[in-house]
Amino acid sequence: MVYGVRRSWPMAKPKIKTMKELSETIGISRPTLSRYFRDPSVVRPSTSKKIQERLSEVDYVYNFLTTRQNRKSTELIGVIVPSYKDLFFASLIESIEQSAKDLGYTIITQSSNGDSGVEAHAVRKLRSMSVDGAIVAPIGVAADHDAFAAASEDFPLVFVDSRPAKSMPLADFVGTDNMQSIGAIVEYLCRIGDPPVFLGMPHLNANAEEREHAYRAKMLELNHEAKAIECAGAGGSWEFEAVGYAVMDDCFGRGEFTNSTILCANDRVAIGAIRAANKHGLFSRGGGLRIAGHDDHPLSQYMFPALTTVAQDVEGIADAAIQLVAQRARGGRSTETVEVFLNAAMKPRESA
Amino acid sequence: MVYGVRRSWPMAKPKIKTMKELSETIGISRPTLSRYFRDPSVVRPSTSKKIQERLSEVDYVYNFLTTRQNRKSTELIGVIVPSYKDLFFASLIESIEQSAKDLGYTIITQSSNGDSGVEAHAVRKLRSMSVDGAIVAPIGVAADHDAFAAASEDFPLVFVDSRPAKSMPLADFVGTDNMQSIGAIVEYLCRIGDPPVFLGMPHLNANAEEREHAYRAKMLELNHEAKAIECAGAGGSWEFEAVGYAVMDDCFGRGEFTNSTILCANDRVAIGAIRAANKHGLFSRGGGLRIAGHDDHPLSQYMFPALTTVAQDVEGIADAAIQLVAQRARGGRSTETVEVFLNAAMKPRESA
DNA sequence: TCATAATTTTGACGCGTGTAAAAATATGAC
DNA sequence: GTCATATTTTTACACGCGTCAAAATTATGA
Repeated sequence: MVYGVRRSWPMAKPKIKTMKELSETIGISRPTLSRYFRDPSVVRPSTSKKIQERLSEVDYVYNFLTTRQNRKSTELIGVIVPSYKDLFFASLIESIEQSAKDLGYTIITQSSNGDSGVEAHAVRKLRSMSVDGAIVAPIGVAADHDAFAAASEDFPLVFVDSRPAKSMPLADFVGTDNMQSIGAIVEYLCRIGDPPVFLGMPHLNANAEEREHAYRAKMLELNHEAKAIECAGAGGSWEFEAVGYAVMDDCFGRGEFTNSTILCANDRVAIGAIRAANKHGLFSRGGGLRIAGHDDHPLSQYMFPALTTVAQDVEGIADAAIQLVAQRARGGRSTETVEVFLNAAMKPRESA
Repeated sequence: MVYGVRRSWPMAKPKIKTMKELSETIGISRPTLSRYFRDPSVVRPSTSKKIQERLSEVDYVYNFLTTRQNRKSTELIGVIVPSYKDLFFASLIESIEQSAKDLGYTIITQSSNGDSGVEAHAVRKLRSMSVDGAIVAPIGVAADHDAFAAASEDFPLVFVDSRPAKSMPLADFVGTDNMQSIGAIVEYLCRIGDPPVFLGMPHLNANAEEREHAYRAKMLELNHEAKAIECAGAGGSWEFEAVGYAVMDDCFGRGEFTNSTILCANDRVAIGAIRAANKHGLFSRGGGLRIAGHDDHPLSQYMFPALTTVAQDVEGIADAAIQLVAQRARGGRSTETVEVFLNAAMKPRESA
């Protein structure tokens, strides 16, 4: 430890703690000030100008907690993802935050850490914060239904990325159309080379099953035999790279699939698979091995070989989700739910 | 879009909105209930038991906003990072959230998006939320000093990862000892092979300069000539992989450094550099090229070759930072600042 | 059984802001 | 200069919970 001396920083502007105090130093009434903050256009231009001028001369920050307590709407939107340490979710959060800011919402993010107990706790916290709505990338299996059911009574719930379990309260959904995205890459792979085998992801959410199903459907359509690599042994880990690596290292070690085309359920699994392939020298040997992924993970283009994948429309998902919660939060709850499916775009690169 | 019918989910437990209502259905007074929530041990065991029982039969969530407004301490800690889409920061946030939860704090995360204006806005929002303290991974250059100065009057500020600009209000700091971490890897590299040249990161925060300085110091100590690869042309981008790739693709294209040992200022730059090397076939050719990084980025072990690096003690940093803010928030402000430096651990892998 | 300590209840006020209704004032057209 | 209208001020109450003092109740132990 190193010690230093704390310099005292003289405030340039006088600090004002409450709105009442501000209204006094500014020379207008507090309610007028309150109205100004909610919407500057509802006060007389001369008053607005006067407020702005004085405001720039002092250091006043509104009390977030109190304002939200009294408004009918808190303009708070909760976001729950299974993990921050997954660049897909990180990208999603960043896009959501951006879209939300444009609409004047503040985002409260929570990680469920891949655990249904933590997820339920996060949902509960959002309830306690009286959020106007929540966007949830669900764990999928073994979710705490009661927690979500209770929450859905309080505010609109929009699920993203993967669809909630059937037993969950029916809510809106925004995500990629797995049939389209997987269909596109299967078609691409078949067109360029051998039909692919499928390397799934741990069955932690609906995407695991949906993508495998989409793969099988497309293969059937193209008159090819579907084949999935067993990865059940990997259990329920969210460490997708490790799963992909372990499963394929095993296969390659036995000489299996070394010349195959492997379509992975997502890029993180593919990254692990590529690593395994490189360990076994399968790409440098010039064999027929091809590996493809799904999502367009930010680092997929830096893999070697650069990962061929399909890009989810992250911004589109984020934007649609925010629009949907905002609309639900404002315009009363409709009786029917909406499911928005966005298309993904092929990103042909080197790996397949 | 697909439409469905929203099922109504009957609540299993009756919903109770306010503490007053709860106290009535439970049969005790509201102040007692309030005391119970603050600390269950201050009420009589029989009362505590009674409350717990009834509580489990109803659906009551405390009002977060209101409780925080009235407590002297909000038990809220703000966290600001330059980006969510950087797994180092993502790991940091996850660790901070964990450590904070253990101490009963709620985390409010904000991304500054590598922009000083957004950063200042985030700081301001934390002020409006009356957080007990904030942990900030600063942008570094061009920060809004006034925003931080004002904030540091309101609550303790702890900087992490990289030290704030000299002109910033002096606050506590927790981070890796760059002299130690860079020293360790330089020594390792020299011991195993050629002395390294240094590939810096864009000069966006103090680490850029500090790590280069640490490199030069260690090289001097070991009697080797220091040499840094120019990467100024890359400008101020936070897309470190892209920077590393662009700079090294350029070099390798000119035949420079193709057999060198390259120490990168961080793993993300190294990932870009490795990609460039692979593009030019430098690793498969069996030459002397070695690349090393800094941070132990979660994906560094999946690179090909697996990236040799030094692991920052992310959990240690997170924990120390939380401890520090919590301590400052509780025990009044001391006049001296503290700087905590943690050691990093060598992660020798394949790339060097 | 009683004195004493511990706990709970009652009643009240405070936090900083939203918001509504009525009264007062300013604005702008004539 | 006058009047209709738009805006602001005043006054008041509300939000849900923290907190305090005094009174009432209950538990504890000799």
